[in-house]
Amino acid sequence: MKVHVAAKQLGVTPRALRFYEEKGLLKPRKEEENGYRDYSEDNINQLRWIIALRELGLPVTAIGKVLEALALDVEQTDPAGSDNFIRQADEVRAELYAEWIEQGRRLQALDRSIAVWRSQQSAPDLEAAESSTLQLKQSRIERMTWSDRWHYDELALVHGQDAPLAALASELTLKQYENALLQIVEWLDPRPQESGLELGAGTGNLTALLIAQGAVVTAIEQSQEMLAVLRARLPAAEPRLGNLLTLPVSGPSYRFIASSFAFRHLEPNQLLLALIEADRVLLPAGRLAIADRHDTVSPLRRWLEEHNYSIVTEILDGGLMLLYAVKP
Amino acid sequence: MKVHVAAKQLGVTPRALRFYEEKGLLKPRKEEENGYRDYSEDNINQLRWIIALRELGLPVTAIGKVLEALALDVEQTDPAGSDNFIRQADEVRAELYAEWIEQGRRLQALDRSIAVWRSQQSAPDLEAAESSTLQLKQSRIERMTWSDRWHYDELALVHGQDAPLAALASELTLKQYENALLQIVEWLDPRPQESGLELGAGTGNLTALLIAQGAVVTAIEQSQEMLAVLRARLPAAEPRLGNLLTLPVSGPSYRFIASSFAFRHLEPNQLLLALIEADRVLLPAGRLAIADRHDTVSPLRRWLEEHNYSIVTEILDGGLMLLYAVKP
DNA sequence: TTGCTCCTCACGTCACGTGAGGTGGC
DNA sequence: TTGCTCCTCACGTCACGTGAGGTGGC
Repeated sequence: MKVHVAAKQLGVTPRALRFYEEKGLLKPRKEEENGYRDYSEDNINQLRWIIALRELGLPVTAIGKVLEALALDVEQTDPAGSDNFIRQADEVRAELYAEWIEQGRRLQALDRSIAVWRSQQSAPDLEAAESSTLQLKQSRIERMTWSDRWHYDELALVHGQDAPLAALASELTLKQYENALLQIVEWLDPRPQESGLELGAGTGNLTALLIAQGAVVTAIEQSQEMLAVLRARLPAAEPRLGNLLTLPVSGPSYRFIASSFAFRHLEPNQLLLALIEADRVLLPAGRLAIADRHDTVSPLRRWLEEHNYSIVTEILDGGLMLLYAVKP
Repeated sequence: MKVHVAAKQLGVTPRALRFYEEKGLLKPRKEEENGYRDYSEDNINQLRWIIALRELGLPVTAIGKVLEALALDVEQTDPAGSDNFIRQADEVRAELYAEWIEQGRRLQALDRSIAVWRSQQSAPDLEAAESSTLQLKQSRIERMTWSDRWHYDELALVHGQDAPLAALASELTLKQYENALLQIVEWLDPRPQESGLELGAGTGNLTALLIAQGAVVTAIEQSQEMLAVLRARLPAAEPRLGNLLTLPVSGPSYRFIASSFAFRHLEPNQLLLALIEADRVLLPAGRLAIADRHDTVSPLRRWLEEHNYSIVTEILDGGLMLLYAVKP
């Protein structure tokens, strides 16, 4: 198929097809005599993928990686079903969400500034803008310093499903760990079909308990390897790669949020940002339950109080605290 | 002040300062002998504005317009307070929100696709992506054809506060019009401090009634001139320029949504998109009240039923219908 | 020869980052 | 002469759109 015909059929311009080729996403045969491109059926299929993924917002380089992964999955025909494609897609999604959330924060800052300017009789105030951008800048810095400092990818590869426990072994007994998870579930008491979010789901130990109650759980986890374990173990969960400071989730959409032993990994400054992120995606009247070290959970109370959450805390065995809060 | 000193103080690079100059946003004095830039205090102030607005996400050309408007406002020292600056800012906000919402829709489509791919044992399905992008494309087209076909800007300039009524005069009596607004307020029964959104607020006739009940109302209106009337008349309202297919609002955040005589301006295809947009920003258990011609309101019922809204309709005088619905 | 399809440069977009190459004053 | 600050090009980024100028087959 010649380039104009192919382009028309695919709903794009010939230039776009040449561009994808230039970027190495496909290599159509060229006629020897005149150098005309001739697109095979495989080429067309590849192009359909490229164009669909572009419309979903993926950058071209990301599309390259995703489609390479797809080719790998197809080749291997691994009976267990290799998940290279899903992993790559998940990774891109996390990045796209991060940008989108950033832009959302900027827009909210703009809203605040405009509200101030409107309420002023005098000439619009420069400081209104500068003070809201200052917050933006501060929190952007905290977010950019996020990294897998805890080597959870390695842990997951070595310990599989028990990785979280392995990481906590020096501090907690199995009994203390399990008790904390059960307490969270008891407090949240999810109803069937209720939509919930888990932050730092790890290999899905808490996720499994929540799903057992009939909840529909989206599980956020920043380690690909941990998430792979969870994905294989709990097909009913919706796993998403992401970190606690930029949740790959749009708008308030969850009735409850659960988290166990994830917040401890955050630095003091990040702790509050993670809480604000959780608040962003929690519906009004939504429930929040966090179990972790006493000294990491405790500082969260103040912000929640200031934002009119109803709060209950419980001291658990092993220096742990359970924080349960309901959004107004 | 020399360029490096200025840049350091402002927290940007010298290149950025030269770039803003190249774009015509400021003209610092240059030393005759060597051409070195010398930034005055006014220049620095201008740059602070530019940089703050950039961090709020405005493109440089938009910043140019906004700051020109600001200069105009300051010069005139109009005792009534000229609102060129606010208008421009509002316009940019509407554009930025439109893009952000678009991107949000793309991300949701990506989420859906990934969910499908994950649930498939076989190789990921191309059609999953293509079907969700198709929806995206369809609705993008409808949204791009939005325009002020109804010349409301002119109407507002001529009729001021009574513009909506003037537009409806051939169809409705004053009594019928007022009755419809009162019915909306009665059904919604907003409580003090409750946050609500009005779609197509016009000059604020309904807005005023809602605010009188103590509600905190964000008023969306696509005509700058109508909005200017509303802004002057109801300082307690939060006016935002925007159209019904891309509401300049982030996430679900309103307890109720009201609209009177705005949906009639939409084409059949757009009607549903506007309803979906309203749904996007309405909180669970939120209330929706729409009064308009029977034949424009009636088709909305089906979608609301499908999405488990509880619905009440009432036939009003003058061929009008009031639709009242509560989100699950 | 004309009209059509294809080809390969190559510039423009957006907001700068990053050199390259050069100048004036200490 | 060296080191410092400033200057003006000019290329690269991202995903193409839009010509410009040229070629092969009917």
